[in-house]
Amino acid sequence: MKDKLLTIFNKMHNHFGDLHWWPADTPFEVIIGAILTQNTAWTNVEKAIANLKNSRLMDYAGLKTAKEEELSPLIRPAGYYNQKAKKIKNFIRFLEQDYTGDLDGLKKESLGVAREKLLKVHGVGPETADSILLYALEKPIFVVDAYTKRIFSRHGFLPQMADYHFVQDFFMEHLPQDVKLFNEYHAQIVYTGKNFCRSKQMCEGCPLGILKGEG
DNA sequence: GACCAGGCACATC
DNA sequence: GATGTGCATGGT
Repeated sequence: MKDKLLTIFNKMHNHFGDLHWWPADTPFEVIIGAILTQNTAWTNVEKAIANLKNSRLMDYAGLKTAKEEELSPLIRPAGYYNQKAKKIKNFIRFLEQDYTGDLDGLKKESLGVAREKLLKVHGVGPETADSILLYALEKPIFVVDAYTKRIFSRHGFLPQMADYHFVQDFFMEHLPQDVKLFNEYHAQIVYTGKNFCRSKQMCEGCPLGILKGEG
């Protein structure tokens, strides 16, 4: 299975090349982006991020000072803006209380401790936590998203209804625990998903081959 | 004008 | 423990 998963990775990688994820200037921006992209198209998130940057709020000090009501209109393009403004402030408060606002403090924790703490933040679930762990804190954990489940269940590697933890274990049991590999693997999955898996008609040209029948 | 997007929390059974 | 629902914008 390890060889199969690496073969699939190589097919995607040969098609898209290195993707240099996560698209952000700083680890802090990765975290804000991870919250903003919850169930939302990245093109909309980009607008929200640009607004935050233009208002000079894309850092700990800025977001600590900003009020929720100030944040909401700025992140409006990313949808769920009231919820996400709360979530961002929740994360900032957590960082303040547990690490005096220093992201390096969180980064120094073990993978297990950091993950537990992130999951306790209201508004941070498994995917957001793991995205932060992998892309902002450089911890070796495999990020599962809707594309991961869709692609690998359609190709027969996973049951269609597999839950988050099951899918994550599947990849982590069969792949070397390597930050760079996990980083690039998830990025390749998202690109493949975006470009070839939005509908069944889009399979044409997919590096993983064309699927027939229901998916 | 539906339908969907790089989820999550909460209510209800 | 499983299933349903609210949150909301912008692109296809």
